Amino acid sequence: MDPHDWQLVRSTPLFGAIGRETADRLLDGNGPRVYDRGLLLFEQGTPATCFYVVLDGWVKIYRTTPDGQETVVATFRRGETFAEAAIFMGGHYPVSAETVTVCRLLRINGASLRRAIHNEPDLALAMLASSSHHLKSLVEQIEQMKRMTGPQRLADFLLRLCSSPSGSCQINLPYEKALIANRLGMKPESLSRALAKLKPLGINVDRDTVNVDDVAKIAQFIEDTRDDEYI
Amino acid sequence: MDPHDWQLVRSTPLFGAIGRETADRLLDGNGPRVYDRGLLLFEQGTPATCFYVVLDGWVKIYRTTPDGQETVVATFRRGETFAEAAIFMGGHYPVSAETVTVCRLLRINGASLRRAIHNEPDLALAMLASSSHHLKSLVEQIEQMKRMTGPQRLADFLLRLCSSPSGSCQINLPYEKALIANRLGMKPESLSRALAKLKPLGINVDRDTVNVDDVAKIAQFIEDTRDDEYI
DNA sequence: CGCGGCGTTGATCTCTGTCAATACTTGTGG
DNA sequence: CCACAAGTATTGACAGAGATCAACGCCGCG
Repeated sequence: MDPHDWQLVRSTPLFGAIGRETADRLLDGNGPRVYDRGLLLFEQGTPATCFYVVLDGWVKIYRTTPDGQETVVATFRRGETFAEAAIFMGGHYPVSAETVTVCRLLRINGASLRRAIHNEPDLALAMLASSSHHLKSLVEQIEQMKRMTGPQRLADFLLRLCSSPSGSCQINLPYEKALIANRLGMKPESLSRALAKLKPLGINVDRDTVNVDDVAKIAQFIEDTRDDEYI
Repeated sequence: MDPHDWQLVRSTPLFGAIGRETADRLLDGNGPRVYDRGLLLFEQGTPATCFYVVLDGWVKIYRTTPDGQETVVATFRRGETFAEAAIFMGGHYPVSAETVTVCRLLRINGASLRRAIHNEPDLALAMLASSSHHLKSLVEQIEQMKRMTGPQRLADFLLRLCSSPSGSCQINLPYEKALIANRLGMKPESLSRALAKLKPLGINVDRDTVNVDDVAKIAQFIEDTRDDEYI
Protein backbone atom coordinates (compact mmCIF):
# COMPACT_ATOMS: atom_id res chain seq x y z
CA MET A 1 0.00 0.00 0.00
CA ASP A 2 1.15 3.46 -0.92
CA PRO A 3 2.44 5.48 2.08
CA HIS A 4 0.02 8.21 1.16
CA ASP A 5 -2.88 5.76 1.26
CA TRP A 6 -1.60 4.34 4.50
CA GLN A 7 -1.73 7.75 6.08
CA LEU A 8 -5.35 8.06 5.01
CA VAL A 9 -6.22 4.61 6.29
CA ARG A 10 -4.67 5.43 9.63
CA SER A 11 -7.05 8.38 9.96
CA THR A 12 -10.08 6.08 10.21
CA PRO A 13 -11.36 5.13 13.66
CA LEU A 14 -10.82 1.48 12.82
CA PHE A 15 -7.21 1.55 11.70
CA GLY A 16 -6.16 4.51 13.77
CA ALA A 17 -5.30 2.38 16.77
CA ILE A 18 -3.63 -0.59 15.16
CA GLY A 19 -0.14 -1.15 13.85
CA ARG A 20 1.05 -1.45 10.29
CA GLU A 21 1.75 -5.14 10.53
CA THR A 22 -1.78 -5.88 11.76
CA ALA A 23 -3.16 -3.81 8.94
CA ASP A 24 -1.07 -5.70 6.42
CA ARG A 25 -2.30 -8.96 7.84
CA LEU A 26 -5.86 -7.72 7.45
CA LEU A 27 -5.31 -6.69 3.87
CA ASP A 28 -3.94 -10.13 3.21
CA GLY A 29 -2.02 -8.97 0.16
CA ASN A 30 -5.00 -7.23 -1.38
CA GLY A 31 -4.11 -3.71 -2.41
CA PRO A 32 -6.40 -0.88 -3.46
CA ARG A 33 -8.56 -1.50 -6.51
CA VAL A 34 -10.30 0.90 -8.85
CA TYR A 35 -14.03 0.45 -9.26
CA ASP A 36 -16.18 1.81 -12.04
CA ARG A 37 -19.06 4.12 -11.31
CA GLY A 38 -22.43 2.49 -10.69
CA LEU A 39 -20.92 -0.80 -9.60
CA LEU A 40 -22.78 -2.98 -7.13
CA LEU A 41 -20.35 -3.83 -4.34
CA PHE A 42 -22.72 -6.03 -2.40
CA GLU A 43 -26.42 -6.63 -2.24
CA GLN A 44 -28.88 -6.54 0.63
CA GLY A 45 -29.49 -10.06 1.90
CA THR A 46 -26.35 -11.66 0.51
CA PRO A 47 -23.69 -13.17 2.79
CA ALA A 48 -21.52 -10.50 4.38
CA THR A 49 -17.95 -11.39 3.60
CA CYS A 50 -16.06 -8.13 3.27
CA PHE A 51 -15.97 -4.56 4.34
CA TYR A 52 -14.37 -1.57 2.65
CA VAL A 53 -12.21 1.51 3.07
CA VAL A 54 -12.80 4.39 0.65
CA LEU A 55 -9.51 5.76 -0.68
CA ASP A 56 -11.14 7.89 -3.34
CA GLY A 57 -14.64 8.54 -4.64
CA TRP A 58 -18.09 8.08 -3.14
CA VAL A 59 -20.13 5.02 -2.26
CA LYS A 60 -23.81 4.87 -1.37
CA ILE A 61 -25.44 2.50 1.08
CA TYR A 62 -29.11 1.89 0.46
CA ARG A 63 -32.05 -0.37 1.10
CA THR A 64 -34.49 -1.60 -1.49
CA THR A 65 -38.10 -2.49 -0.88
CA PRO A 66 -39.80 -5.45 -2.56
CA ASP A 67 -41.29 -3.07 -5.09
CA GLY A 68 -37.90 -1.84 -6.24
CA GLN A 69 -37.69 1.57 -4.62
CA GLU A 70 -34.44 2.45 -2.96
CA THR A 71 -33.75 4.50 0.14
CA VAL A 72 -30.25 5.84 0.58
CA VAL A 73 -29.13 5.40 4.16
CA ALA A 74 -25.64 6.86 3.97
CA THR A 75 -22.88 7.89 1.60
CA PHE A 76 -19.21 7.41 2.31
CA ARG A 77 -16.22 9.28 1.03
CA ARG A 78 -12.44 9.27 1.05
CA GLY A 79 -11.18 8.21 4.44
CA GLU A 80 -14.26 6.36 5.62
CA THR A 81 -14.93 2.68 6.22
CA PHE A 82 -18.26 0.98 5.70
CA ALA A 83 -20.01 -2.35 6.17
CA GLU A 84 -17.62 -3.41 8.90
CA ALA A 85 -20.56 -3.88 11.24
CA ALA A 86 -22.36 -6.18 8.82
CA ILE A 87 -19.59 -8.73 9.26
CA PHE A 88 -20.80 -9.38 12.78
CA MET A 89 -24.50 -9.23 12.37
CA GLY A 90 -25.25 -12.78 11.46
CA GLY A 91 -23.98 -13.33 8.02
CA HIS A 92 -26.01 -11.08 5.76
CA TYR A 93 -25.70 -7.52 4.58
CA PRO A 94 -28.75 -5.54 5.74
CA VAL A 95 -28.16 -2.99 2.96
CA SER A 96 -26.77 -2.76 -0.54
CA ALA A 97 -23.73 -0.75 -1.59
CA GLU A 98 -22.94 0.85 -4.93
CA THR A 99 -20.24 3.18 -6.17
CA VAL A 100 -21.66 6.53 -7.23
CA THR A 101 -18.41 7.81 -8.74
CA VAL A 102 -15.29 6.07 -9.94
CA CYS A 103 -13.73 4.79 -6.71
CA ARG A 104 -10.55 3.44 -5.30
CA LEU A 105 -11.34 1.05 -2.47
CA LEU A 106 -9.64 -1.31 -0.11
CA ARG A 107 -11.55 -4.51 0.44
CA ILE A 108 -10.96 -6.38 3.67
CA ASN A 109 -11.99 -9.91 4.36
CA GLY A 110 -14.35 -10.42 7.27
CA ALA A 111 -12.93 -13.79 8.21
CA SER A 112 -9.42 -12.45 8.56
CA LEU A 113 -10.81 -9.58 10.61
CA ARG A 114 -12.45 -12.01 12.98
CA ARG A 115 -9.22 -13.95 13.20
CA ALA A 116 -7.23 -10.80 13.87
CA ILE A 117 -9.59 -9.82 16.66
CA HIS A 118 -8.90 -13.06 18.45
CA ASN A 119 -5.20 -12.31 18.39
CA GLU A 120 -5.43 -8.64 19.12
CA PRO A 121 -8.11 -7.45 21.55
CA ASP A 122 -7.25 -3.83 20.82
CA LEU A 123 -8.51 -4.34 17.33
CA ALA A 124 -11.88 -5.28 18.77
CA LEU A 125 -11.98 -2.01 20.65
CA ALA A 126 -11.12 -0.15 17.47
CA MET A 127 -13.90 -1.97 15.66
CA LEU A 128 -16.30 -1.05 18.40
CA ALA A 129 -15.23 2.56 18.24
CA SER A 130 -15.75 2.56 14.51
CA SER A 131 -19.17 1.01 14.60
CA SER A 132 -20.15 3.31 17.46
CA HIS A 133 -19.11 6.14 15.23
CA HIS A 134 -21.48 4.96 12.53
CA LEU A 135 -24.18 4.50 15.12
CA LYS A 136 -23.80 8.08 16.16
CA SER A 137 -24.07 9.41 12.65
CA LEU A 138 -27.23 7.40 12.10
CA VAL A 139 -28.67 8.83 15.29
CA GLU A 140 -27.84 12.29 14.04
CA GLN A 141 -29.50 11.55 10.76
CA ILE A 142 -32.65 10.39 12.50
CA GLU A 143 -32.71 13.56 14.54
CA GLN A 144 -32.27 15.54 11.35
CA MET A 145 -35.09 13.76 9.57
CA LYS A 146 -37.43 14.31 12.46
CA ARG A 147 -36.68 17.89 13.34
CA MET A 148 -35.47 19.71 10.24
CA THR A 149 -37.24 20.87 7.13
CA GLY A 150 -35.93 20.10 3.66
CA PRO A 151 -34.01 23.34 3.18
CA GLN A 152 -32.46 22.96 6.60
CA ARG A 153 -31.26 19.45 5.87
CA LEU A 154 -29.85 20.66 2.60
CA ALA A 155 -28.08 23.54 4.31
CA ASP A 156 -26.59 21.08 6.77
CA PHE A 157 -25.51 18.81 3.95
CA LEU A 158 -23.75 21.68 2.18
CA LEU A 159 -22.20 22.84 5.42
CA ARG A 160 -20.53 19.49 5.87
CA LEU A 161 -19.01 19.80 2.41
CA CYS A 162 -17.50 23.18 3.15
CA SER A 163 -13.86 23.10 4.08
CA SER A 164 -13.73 26.11 6.37
CA PRO A 165 -16.26 27.02 9.09
CA SER A 166 -16.62 30.61 7.92
CA GLY A 167 -15.95 32.93 5.00
CA SER A 168 -16.81 32.17 1.39
CA CYS A 169 -16.16 28.91 -0.36
CA GLN A 170 -16.80 26.98 -3.51
CA ILE A 171 -17.81 23.36 -3.32
CA ASN A 172 -18.51 20.63 -5.81
CA LEU A 173 -21.57 18.48 -5.35
CA PRO A 174 -20.17 14.99 -4.91
CA TYR A 175 -22.84 13.21 -6.93
CA GLU A 176 -26.11 13.56 -8.81
CA LYS A 177 -28.81 15.77 -7.39
CA ALA A 178 -31.32 12.94 -7.45
CA LEU A 179 -29.05 11.01 -5.12
CA ILE A 180 -28.55 14.00 -2.86
CA ALA A 181 -32.31 14.34 -2.69
CA ASN A 182 -32.76 10.69 -1.73
CA ARG A 183 -29.98 10.96 0.82
CA LEU A 184 -31.77 13.94 2.37
CA GLY A 185 -35.14 12.23 2.32
CA MET A 186 -36.80 14.26 -0.39
CA LYS A 187 -37.69 14.19 -4.07
CA PRO A 188 -35.47 15.81 -6.72
CA GLU A 189 -38.12 18.47 -7.30
CA SER A 190 -38.06 19.40 -3.66
CA LEU A 191 -34.30 19.61 -3.75
CA SER A 192 -34.49 22.10 -6.60
CA ARG A 193 -36.89 24.21 -4.59
CA ALA A 194 -34.81 23.91 -1.46
CA LEU A 195 -31.80 25.16 -3.40
CA ALA A 196 -33.88 28.08 -4.64
CA LYS A 197 -34.81 28.90 -1.06
CA LEU A 198 -31.18 29.02 -0.05
CA LYS A 199 -30.29 31.46 -2.83
CA PRO A 200 -31.20 34.55 -0.75
CA LEU A 201 -28.69 33.30 1.81
CA GLY A 202 -25.86 33.66 -0.64
CA ILE A 203 -25.80 30.14 -2.00
CA ASN A 204 -25.61 29.98 -5.78
CA VAL A 205 -25.61 26.82 -7.82
CA ASP A 206 -24.40 26.23 -11.33
CA ARG A 207 -24.51 22.64 -12.46
CA ASP A 208 -22.58 20.77 -9.81
CA THR A 209 -20.75 23.78 -8.45
CA VAL A 210 -21.99 25.63 -5.41
CA ASN A 211 -20.77 29.05 -4.41
CA VAL A 212 -21.27 29.97 -0.80
CA ASP A 213 -20.83 33.64 0.06
CA ASP A 214 -20.68 33.14 3.80
CA VAL A 215 -20.46 29.73 5.40
CA ALA A 216 -21.36 31.11 8.82
CA LYS A 217 -24.62 32.34 7.35
CA ILE A 218 -25.65 28.76 6.53
CA ALA A 219 -24.96 27.61 10.05
CA GLN A 220 -26.98 30.57 11.22
CA PHE A 221 -29.87 29.57 8.97
CA ILE A 222 -29.96 26.05 10.37
CA GLU A 223 -30.22 27.43 13.89
CA ASP A 224 -32.58 30.27 13.10
CA THR A 225 -35.28 28.30 11.40
CA ARG A 226 -35.70 26.06 14.38
CA ASP A 227 -38.92 26.66 16.23
CA ASP A 228 -37.28 28.10 19.29
CA GLU A 229 -39.03 27.74 22.56
CA TYR A 230 -37.29 30.62 24.29
CA ILE A 231 -37.31 28.85 27.62
CA MET B 1 -29.07 -12.42 39.92
CA ASP B 2 -32.36 -14.25 39.82
CA PRO B 3 -32.34 -17.31 37.51
CA HIS B 4 -35.37 -15.87 35.76
CA ASP B 5 -33.53 -12.64 35.10
CA TRP B 6 -30.49 -14.54 33.98
CA GLN B 7 -32.53 -16.31 31.36
CA LEU B 8 -33.72 -12.95 30.06
CA VAL B 9 -30.21 -11.52 30.05
CA ARG B 10 -28.99 -14.50 28.07
CA SER B 11 -31.52 -13.73 25.35
CA THR B 12 -29.75 -10.48 24.45
CA PRO B 13 -27.25 -10.51 21.59
CA LEU B 14 -24.58 -9.30 23.97
CA PHE B 15 -24.87 -11.84 26.73
CA GLY B 16 -26.14 -14.67 24.59
CA ALA B 17 -22.67 -15.86 23.71
CA ILE B 18 -20.88 -15.50 27.01
CA GLY B 19 -20.77 -17.68 30.10
CA ARG B 20 -22.31 -17.08 33.48
CA GLU B 21 -18.99 -16.41 35.18
CA THR B 22 -18.06 -13.73 32.66
CA ALA B 23 -21.44 -12.13 33.14
CA ASP B 24 -21.00 -12.16 36.89
CA ARG B 25 -17.61 -10.55 36.50
CA LEU B 26 -19.20 -7.85 34.36
CA LEU B 27 -21.92 -7.20 36.87
CA ASP B 28 -19.24 -6.82 39.49
CA GLY B 29 -21.66 -7.56 42.28
CA ASN B 30 -24.23 -5.06 41.12
CA GLY B 31 -27.63 -6.63 40.94
CA PRO B 32 -30.81 -5.32 39.33
CA ARG B 33 -32.11 -2.02 40.64
CA VAL B 34 -35.54 -0.45 40.47
CA TYR B 35 -35.76 3.00 38.92
CA ASP B 36 -38.58 5.46 39.25
CA ARG B 37 -40.44 6.72 36.23
CA GLY B 38 -39.05 9.87 34.60
CA LEU B 39 -35.57 9.34 35.94
CA LEU B 40 -32.60 10.65 33.98
CA LEU B 41 -30.15 7.76 33.59
CA PHE B 42 -27.50 9.72 31.76
CA GLU B 43 -27.29 12.95 29.86
CA GLN B 44 -26.08 13.78 26.39
CA GLY B 45 -22.50 15.03 26.53
CA THR B 46 -21.59 13.56 29.91
CA PRO B 47 -18.84 10.95 30.28
CA ALA B 48 -20.02 7.51 29.22
CA THR B 49 -19.33 5.17 32.09
CA CYS B 50 -22.07 2.55 32.04
CA PHE B 51 -24.50 0.73 29.86
CA TYR B 52 -27.75 -0.97 30.77
CA VAL B 53 -29.91 -4.04 30.39
CA VAL B 54 -33.67 -3.59 30.71
CA LEU B 55 -35.20 -6.28 32.92
CA ASP B 56 -38.58 -4.58 33.13
CA GLY B 57 -40.15 -1.36 31.93
CA TRP B 58 -39.31 1.08 29.14
CA VAL B 59 -36.47 3.50 28.60
CA LYS B 60 -36.24 6.26 26.03
CA ILE B 61 -33.10 7.45 24.29
CA TYR B 62 -33.29 10.98 22.99
CA ARG B 63 -31.34 13.99 21.84
CA THR B 64 -31.93 17.54 22.92
CA THR B 65 -31.22 20.64 20.89
CA PRO B 66 -29.80 23.81 22.43
CA ASP B 67 -33.30 25.25 22.54
CA GLY B 68 -34.60 22.41 24.68
CA GLN B 69 -36.59 20.34 22.24
CA GLU B 70 -36.11 16.63 22.40
CA THR B 71 -36.12 14.03 19.68
CA VAL B 72 -36.67 10.44 20.69
CA VAL B 73 -34.27 8.18 18.85
CA ALA B 74 -35.24 4.84 20.30
CA THR B 75 -37.09 3.15 23.11
CA PHE B 76 -35.95 -0.04 24.78
CA ARG B 77 -37.91 -2.67 26.61
CA ARG B 78 -37.52 -5.82 28.64
CA GLY B 79 -34.71 -7.91 27.26
CA GLU B 80 -32.83 -5.17 25.44
CA THR B 81 -29.49 -3.53 26.10
CA PHE B 82 -28.67 0.08 25.38
CA ALA B 83 -25.79 2.55 25.44
CA GLU B 84 -23.21 -0.21 25.16
CA ALA B 85 -21.85 1.45 22.03
CA ALA B 86 -21.36 4.77 23.76
CA ILE B 87 -18.72 3.21 25.98
CA PHE B 88 -16.40 2.96 23.00
CA MET B 89 -17.08 6.18 21.23
CA GLY B 90 -14.68 8.46 22.94
CA GLY B 91 -15.94 9.05 26.37
CA HIS B 92 -19.24 10.88 26.01
CA TYR B 93 -22.83 9.82 25.60
CA PRO B 94 -24.18 11.18 22.30
CA VAL B 95 -27.74 10.92 23.64
CA SER B 96 -29.66 11.15 26.89
CA ALA B 97 -31.62 8.31 28.50
CA GLU B 98 -34.65 8.48 30.73
CA THR B 99 -37.02 5.91 32.17
CA VAL B 100 -40.55 6.31 30.85
CA THR B 101 -42.09 3.77 33.21
CA VAL B 102 -40.94 2.31 36.47
CA CYS B 103 -38.01 0.14 35.46
CA ARG B 104 -35.82 -2.63 36.68
CA LEU B 105 -32.38 -2.31 35.13
CA LEU B 106 -28.96 -3.87 35.27
CA ARG B 107 -26.16 -1.35 35.11
CA ILE B 108 -22.84 -2.51 33.81
CA ASN B 109 -19.60 -0.67 34.17
CA GLY B 110 -17.84 0.28 30.94
CA ALA B 111 -14.37 -0.09 32.41
CA SER B 112 -14.99 -3.66 33.51
CA LEU B 113 -16.44 -4.39 30.11
CA ARG B 114 -13.28 -3.14 28.45
CA ARG B 115 -11.24 -5.23 30.81
CA ALA B 116 -13.33 -8.30 30.14
CA ILE B 117 -12.89 -7.85 26.41
CA HIS B 118 -9.15 -8.00 26.80
CA ASN B 119 -9.45 -11.33 28.55
CA GLU B 120 -12.15 -12.78 26.37
CA PRO B 121 -12.11 -11.99 22.66
CA ASP B 122 -15.47 -13.69 22.18
CA LEU B 123 -17.03 -11.02 24.29
CA ALA B 124 -15.80 -8.47 21.79
CA LEU B 125 -17.53 -10.35 19.02
CA ALA B 126 -20.73 -10.42 21.04
CA MET B 127 -20.44 -6.68 21.62
CA LEU B 128 -19.96 -6.14 17.93
CA ALA B 129 -22.96 -8.29 17.14
CA SER B 130 -25.01 -6.31 19.61
CA SER B 131 -24.01 -2.93 18.32
CA SER B 132 -24.49 -4.11 14.75
CA HIS B 133 -27.96 -5.09 15.79
CA HIS B 134 -28.64 -1.55 16.97
CA LEU B 135 -27.12 -0.20 13.81
CA LYS B 136 -29.52 -2.25 11.78
CA SER B 137 -32.55 -1.08 13.68
CA LEU B 138 -31.50 2.53 13.21
CA VAL B 139 -31.10 1.92 9.50
CA GLU B 140 -34.58 0.46 9.45
CA GLN B 141 -35.92 3.46 11.29
CA ILE B 142 -34.33 5.81 8.77
CA GLU B 143 -35.87 3.86 5.95
CA GLN B 144 -39.21 4.03 7.73
CA MET B 145 -38.99 7.77 8.24
CA LYS B 146 -38.16 8.35 4.62
CA ARG B 147 -40.60 6.04 2.93
CA MET B 148 -43.65 5.61 5.15
CA THR B 149 -46.51 7.91 6.03
CA GLY B 150 -47.57 8.58 9.60
CA PRO B 151 -50.34 5.99 9.74
CA GLN B 152 -48.02 3.40 8.24
CA ARG B 153 -45.33 4.01 10.82
CA LEU B 154 -47.96 3.79 13.53
CA ALA B 155 -49.28 0.53 12.11
CA ASP B 156 -45.75 -0.84 12.10
CA PHE B 157 -45.25 0.31 15.67
CA LEU B 158 -48.41 -1.46 16.80
CA LEU B 159 -47.50 -4.54 14.83
CA ARG B 160 -44.26 -4.87 16.77
CA LEU B 161 -46.22 -4.77 20.01
CA CYS B 162 -48.52 -7.60 18.96
CA SER B 163 -47.57 -10.96 20.33
CA SER B 164 -48.84 -13.17 17.54
CA PRO B 165 -48.43 -12.57 13.80
CA SER B 166 -52.11 -13.10 13.03
CA GLY B 167 -55.53 -13.30 14.60
CA SER B 168 -56.92 -10.77 17.06
CA CYS B 169 -55.07 -9.34 19.99
CA GLN B 170 -55.19 -6.75 22.72
CA ILE B 171 -52.16 -4.64 23.47
CA ASN B 172 -51.29 -1.99 25.98
CA LEU B 173 -49.58 1.14 24.79
CA PRO B 174 -46.26 1.07 26.63
CA TYR B 175 -46.09 4.80 27.34
CA GLU B 176 -47.74 8.16 26.76
CA LYS B 177 -49.12 8.96 23.35
CA ALA B 178 -47.03 12.12 23.13
CA LEU B 179 -43.92 9.98 23.45
CA ILE B 180 -45.17 7.50 20.87
CA ALA B 181 -45.74 10.42 18.53
CA ASN B 182 -42.22 11.72 19.05
CA ARG B 183 -40.80 8.25 18.61
CA LEU B 184 -42.65 7.98 15.29
CA GLY B 185 -41.58 11.41 14.16
CA MET B 186 -44.90 13.20 14.36
CA LYS B 187 -46.91 15.53 16.57
CA PRO B 188 -49.45 14.23 19.11
CA GLU B 189 -52.27 15.66 17.02
CA SER B 190 -51.10 13.71 14.01
CA LEU B 191 -50.93 10.55 16.10
CA SER B 192 -54.57 10.99 17.07
CA ARG B 193 -55.52 11.33 13.44
CA ALA B 194 -53.38 8.40 12.42
CA LEU B 195 -55.17 6.26 15.02
CA ALA B 196 -58.49 7.40 13.61
CA LYS B 197 -57.34 6.36 10.14
CA LEU B 198 -56.54 2.88 11.39
CA LYS B 199 -59.97 2.41 12.94
CA PRO B 200 -61.56 1.12 9.70
CA LEU B 201 -58.88 -1.58 9.71
CA GLY B 202 -60.20 -3.00 12.94
CA ILE B 203 -57.97 -1.14 15.35
CA ASN B 204 -59.83 0.35 18.28
CA VAL B 205 -58.29 2.41 21.01
CA ASP B 206 -59.57 3.14 24.47
CA ARG B 207 -57.18 5.06 26.68
CA ASP B 208 -53.98 3.03 26.57
CA THR B 209 -55.57 -0.20 25.42
CA VAL B 210 -55.62 -1.16 21.76
CA ASN B 211 -57.82 -3.88 20.36
CA VAL B 212 -56.71 -5.34 17.07
CA ASP B 213 -59.27 -7.44 15.24
CA ASP B 214 -56.85 -8.97 12.79
CA VAL B 215 -53.10 -8.55 13.08
CA ALA B 216 -52.53 -9.76 9.54
CA LYS B 217 -54.68 -6.91 8.31
CA ILE B 218 -52.24 -4.38 9.75
CA ALA B 219 -49.31 -6.01 8.02
CA GLN B 220 -51.38 -5.93 4.86
CA PHE B 221 -52.05 -2.23 5.30
CA ILE B 222 -48.35 -1.42 5.62
CA GLU B 223 -47.65 -3.19 2.36
CA ASP B 224 -50.70 -1.97 0.50
CA THR B 225 -50.25 1.72 1.03
CA ARG B 226 -46.81 1.69 -0.48
CA ASP B 227 -46.69 3.41 -3.86
CA ASP B 228 -46.09 0.25 -5.78
CA GLU B 229 -44.36 0.50 -9.10
CA TYR B 230 -45.83 -2.66 -10.55
CA ILE B 231 -42.67 -3.52 -12.40
C1' DC C 1 -64.68 21.85 43.25
C1' DG C 2 -61.28 23.71 40.38
C1' DC C 3 -56.95 22.94 38.43
C1' DG C 4 -53.46 20.88 35.39
C1' DG C 5 -51.91 17.31 32.42
C1' DC C 6 -53.17 14.64 28.55
C1' DG C 7 -55.65 13.68 24.50
C1' DT C 8 -58.84 14.76 20.88
C1' DT C 9 -60.99 17.60 17.33
C1' DG C 10 -61.56 21.39 14.06
C1' DA C 11 -59.85 25.13 10.95
C1' DT C 12 -56.21 26.69 8.53
C1' DC C 13 -51.68 26.96 6.49
C1' DT C 14 -47.29 25.26 4.85
C1' DC C 15 -44.56 21.96 2.97
C1' DT C 16 -43.74 18.34 0.06
C1' DG C 17 -45.10 14.73 -3.26
C1' DT C 18 -47.16 14.09 -7.73
C1' DC C 19 -47.86 14.82 -12.46
C1' DA C 20 -46.70 17.09 -16.49
C1' DA C 21 -44.17 20.09 -19.44
C1' DT C 22 -39.90 22.04 -20.61
C1' DA C 23 -34.87 22.98 -20.87
C1' DC C 24 -30.29 21.48 -20.85
C1' DT C 25 -26.35 17.93 -21.28
C1' DT C 26 -24.38 14.17 -22.88
C1' DG C 27 -23.57 10.57 -25.86
C1' DT C 28 -24.51 8.15 -30.23
C1' DG C 29 -24.78 7.21 -34.92
C1' DG C 30 -25.51 8.81 -39.44
C1' DC D 1 -20.93 18.11 -37.77
C1' DC D 2 -25.53 17.58 -36.93
C1' DA D 3 -29.76 15.14 -35.48
C1' DC D 4 -31.57 12.56 -32.20
C1' DA D 5 -32.31 10.10 -28.01
C1' DA D 6 -31.66 9.40 -23.17
C1' DG D 7 -30.64 11.01 -18.92
C1' DT D 8 -30.78 14.94 -15.71
C1' DA D 9 -32.54 19.25 -13.83
C1' DT D 10 -35.87 22.77 -13.32
C1' DT D 11 -40.52 24.78 -13.14
C1' DG D 12 -45.57 25.09 -12.65
C1' DA D 13 -50.13 23.47 -11.09
C1' DC D 14 -52.34 20.76 -7.98
C1' DA D 15 -53.44 17.61 -4.10
C1' DG D 16 -52.49 15.51 0.17
C1' DA D 17 -50.04 15.02 4.49
C1' DG D 18 -48.80 16.95 8.38
C1' DA D 19 -47.88 21.17 11.40
C1' DT D 20 -49.92 24.80 13.85
C1' DC D 21 -53.15 27.21 16.64
C1' DA D 22 -57.02 27.09 19.35
C1' DA D 23 -60.77 25.07 21.74
C1' DC D 24 -62.70 21.51 24.26
C1' DG D 25 -63.38 17.07 26.81
C1' DC D 26 -61.63 13.80 30.00
C1' DC D 27 -59.61 12.27 34.09
C1' DG D 28 -56.94 12.34 38.30
C1' DC D 29 -55.69 14.99 42.19
C1' DG D 30 -55.25 18.43 45.65
